[in-house]
Amino acid sequence: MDSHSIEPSRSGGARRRLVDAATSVIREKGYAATSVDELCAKAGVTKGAFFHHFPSKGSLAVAAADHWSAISDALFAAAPYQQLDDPLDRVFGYLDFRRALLRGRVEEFTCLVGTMVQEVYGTHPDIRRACDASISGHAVKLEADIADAMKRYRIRASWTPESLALHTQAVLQGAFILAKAKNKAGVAEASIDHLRRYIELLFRRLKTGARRKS
Amino acid sequence: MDSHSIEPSRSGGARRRLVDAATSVIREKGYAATSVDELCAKAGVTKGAFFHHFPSKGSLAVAAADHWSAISDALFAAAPYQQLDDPLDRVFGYLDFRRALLRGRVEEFTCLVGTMVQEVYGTHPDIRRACDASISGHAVKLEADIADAMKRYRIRASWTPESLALHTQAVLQGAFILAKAKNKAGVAEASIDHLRRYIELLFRRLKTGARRKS
DNA sequence: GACGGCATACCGACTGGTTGGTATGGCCTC
DNA sequence: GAGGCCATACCAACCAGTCGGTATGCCGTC
Repeated sequence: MDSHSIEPSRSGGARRRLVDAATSVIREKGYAATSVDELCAKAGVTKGAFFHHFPSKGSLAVAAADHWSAISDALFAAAPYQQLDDPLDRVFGYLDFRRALLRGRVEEFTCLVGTMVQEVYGTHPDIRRACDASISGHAVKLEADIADAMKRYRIRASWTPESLALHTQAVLQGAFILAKAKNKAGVAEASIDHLRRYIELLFRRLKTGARRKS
Repeated sequence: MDSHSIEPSRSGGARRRLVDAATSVIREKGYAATSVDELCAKAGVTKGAFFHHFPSKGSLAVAAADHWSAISDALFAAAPYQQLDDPLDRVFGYLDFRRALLRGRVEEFTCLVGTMVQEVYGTHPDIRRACDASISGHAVKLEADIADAMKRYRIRASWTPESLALHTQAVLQGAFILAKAKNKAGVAEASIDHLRRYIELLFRRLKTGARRKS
């Protein structure tokens, strides 16, 4: 039997579809403004199925944040820049990769966990933790490359690899906020450019000629 | 009688109290999770009074964003660093001032409009506009100092004063997100330190000795 | 200064609809 | 026949917003 067929509306995968629906709808409207009914409709699932898989709306948010971590990990682990030998090149590769992701509508490139944590940090501690884990876990991989690059280029500094890695996440999250406020991606690109320039300066890698057309 | 007050609010000042309540509650829980009833209770006002002063919940949010712009303008206009002669010193003064504001609980130093715009950018265009105006208007004053500093120190660059001013706002907003995720202000301070270092490098003002104890 | 006319400020019960969550039962597979 | 998976029906609480009404202050007229 075609039991492996990926039927969009029946059997299996209700949980997965709910997580996917949450990921997209929450990025558009935020957590509080997203209703369980709406998620069920978008996932093609009834309310009974929802509460069969998740004990509460908040637990779906936690699952969505965890799933977000997983797909992010996979996306960046598979990115071409990971093949570069020089750890500093991987750091720049990361930034260029993130810049290239700023395509399409705003809600398509913004961050689920950054959006959620703003609303729920004070009211839903479990969601806050999941969002923190997602952001911090993502930064840890970058931190490793930064630390290696500091060793390789013998950079002695008052700042730590961890703080710089977290700073990149702050710039990205802030860039998303500005993109939402202005409803266009341009400001986010400019902010990433500034961040790249900062790291070039830290590692004394600034080319005098214009690197980028911008 | 001091009837010459320019503000339209009269007598009891229910309107003012509602705006204040919105400013604090929305920063804690976000826009969607804040109910009209809760705002009325916090302001010590009935629902009738609410809808007497505001036609909708969203219009209060717009008023709160506008008020936020006004008190921000006043706060930074009165800050001591504004007295400095050197525009570059004023830029650094701004950053140090913002860093010093990171005191108390997270919901006390985070930004109302940055919090709101994340949730409503796609659903409430009028609120989005008010938030954009607040952020962009704030950045404009910083932009002027940056532009003056570039002239004074004859900095020729591929970046514009506007993009750097907006970048500082992105860093601040992102720092708030990380502070919320980690539930502590430390990360935000570290990010502002990185931003300060970036601008020092751009203006070739980096002191070799440790400037700050951190 | 008493008066009517009118605007502003506010009250709180009420409404229609939505919310997150529950209770129960049926269907399919093992 | 037991258990995973889901559908239907339903609920109490809560939501934003409405509406008829009151209390008070201003202002020009006489």
